[in-house]
Amino acid sequence: YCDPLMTSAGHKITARQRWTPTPVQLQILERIFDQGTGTPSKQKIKDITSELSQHGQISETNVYNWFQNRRARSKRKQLVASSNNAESEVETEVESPKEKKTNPENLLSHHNPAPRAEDLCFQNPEITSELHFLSVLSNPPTYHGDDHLSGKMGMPGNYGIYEQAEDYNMAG
Amino acid sequence: YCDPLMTSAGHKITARQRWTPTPVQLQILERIFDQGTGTPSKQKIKDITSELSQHGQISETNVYNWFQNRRARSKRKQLVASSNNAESEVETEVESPKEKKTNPENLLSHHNPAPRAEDLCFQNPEITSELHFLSVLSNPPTYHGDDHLSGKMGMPGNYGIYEQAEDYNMAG
DNA sequence: TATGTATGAATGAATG
DNA sequence: CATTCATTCATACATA
Repeated sequence: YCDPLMTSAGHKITARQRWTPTPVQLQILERIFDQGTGTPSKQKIKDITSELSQHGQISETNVYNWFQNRRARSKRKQLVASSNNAESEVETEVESPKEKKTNPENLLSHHNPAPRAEDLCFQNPEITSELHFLSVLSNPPTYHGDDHLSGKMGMPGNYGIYEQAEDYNMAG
Repeated sequence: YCDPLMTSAGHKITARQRWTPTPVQLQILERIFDQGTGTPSKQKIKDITSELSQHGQISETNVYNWFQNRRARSKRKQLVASSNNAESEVETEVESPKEKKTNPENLLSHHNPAPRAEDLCFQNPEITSELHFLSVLSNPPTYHGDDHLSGKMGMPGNYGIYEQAEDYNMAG
């Protein structure tokens, strides 16, 4: 593919058609998600969007969709290895989880693209500061439900390799 | 930086980066696909996975993804063909568009493929070198607080006014 | 080794 | 909220 930022030599580059969260935004979103508040209220969506806007283009819809998807896909632990290879040749060691986001600069804005995975592994000070505001957003809802769900992803940029696609649950 | 490969074990990185169906598995999958059963039910996925697991390593997720991709790409093929031809093109055999050019030598089941040096080198070094420039953090002055429900994000293409996921009005 | 292509996988958005 | 669609990214493999 071609680097979108690189082509911004002076003409309108073909911006991506869909929002792509920056690593920083992802950090914040994951943090909020991990707080178990489930789908944030509309007011929280606004707050989160406002905060995330400081790290790149984003809309409330993006935030809303993200939480919807995150929740739906966090149940990807239901089924995984129904069948195993008879040959134990391959080491069952954790698959080499290389940085999936090898192209963080694929942002559509001119703002700071993103810290590389290396930086994320060391908790950027910026990110740390962001975590403070999260506390404000995490007001205990009267209803807590069983949204639980802990972030399986852990550190961004360290997505498990063989992440299942969603759980593809179907009524059938 | 936290090298995933090293942290995993330091020497066991033989895991494949992605599933590659064996010719036998492909044959079965295509046969099922040709039956017209769009997205197989969850139970069907399990059944198929069970069957295919006899011909090599595979997971339900692999099967699910395969069908998703198969359908999506089959549809895309139709669109491309139609645009070049006439819109009256219904379909005839778009379900089996191409043939694999796999060598007969590879047709044999490779349940336990020997790890090659090339398999270990998946991270492109040039990408890493490109990441150095994004260390600079610049504050994004462009704030889009009003675009929330509009979800414009400055979309250039004819993506149209993609509507938000419902109104996401929640009793917050 | 470098490039092109096919395709598995990830995910934002849409639909029900 | 459950499921599917569409687009994109990354990689396996073929080719030069």
